[in-house]
Amino acid sequence: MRRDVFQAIADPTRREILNMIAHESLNVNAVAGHFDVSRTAVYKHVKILTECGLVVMKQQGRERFCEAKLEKLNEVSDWVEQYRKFWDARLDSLENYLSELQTKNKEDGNK
Amino acid sequence: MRRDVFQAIADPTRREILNMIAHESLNVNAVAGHFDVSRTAVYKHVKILTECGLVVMKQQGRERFCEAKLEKLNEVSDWVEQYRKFWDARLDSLENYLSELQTKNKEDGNK
DNA sequence: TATAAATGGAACCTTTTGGTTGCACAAATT
DNA sequence: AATTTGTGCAACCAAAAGGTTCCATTTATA
Repeated sequence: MRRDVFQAIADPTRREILNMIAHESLNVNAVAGHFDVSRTAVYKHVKILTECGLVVMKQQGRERFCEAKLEKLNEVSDWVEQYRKFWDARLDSLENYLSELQTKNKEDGNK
Repeated sequence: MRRDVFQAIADPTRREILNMIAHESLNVNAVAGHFDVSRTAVYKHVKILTECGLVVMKQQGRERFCEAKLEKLNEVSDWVEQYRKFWDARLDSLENYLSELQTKNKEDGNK
């Protein structure tokens, strides 16, 4: 059973769950209430999110609150950002700017 | 058949394929050569990547080159970045700085 | 104390996923 | 012309994913 962040966020329901609890923790029933599928189905999604560290459960009486650990998304962010240089226009112009600077410095050196 | 970028990058093999062709396009056999699984299995992964726009195929004689379209990762980046305010320490200190400024301005106003 | 509410999880089912082998076909080589 | 190379795809398979219903258990409440 592979449980990594990439696989966890692949499912749209799980992304929606994360969005719901991003601002405030909710108990399992509150989360399940927002979906058409059964509570058990939602519970399974929450479980997967906890297994990869994106969510932690906090017991409180008979309720269990789901708390988002969004810093785990760092893994995804890091992975994506390593490729930004291949497509981001802003980075392109930064590179152009830097290479222009280099050219200019060389010219200055030649003076 | 759901074919979105999130689902496409959920598989580690597909992420590795993207990494292989990020710098230079490779034909299907070249890509397949780097994996233990069959060429057909790799071809299927490439097909999924093309179906969500992360890769385009360019015919060249009898070969077909796989070219990465990494700007598609923008969707992932945008999704992740909307949550950064919940966990990024740098952003935290920026917020602290801004609220300090506010406090200071209020104090100045009271003088 | 009896009942309702909130949850975890077993058992089961269907669809999707990731893999295989084998074959067909076009392009390049001998 | 015959053969090798690169590829696409059908057919098939096992395992995983995503869903269901039903039941057990614990905690709150009438």
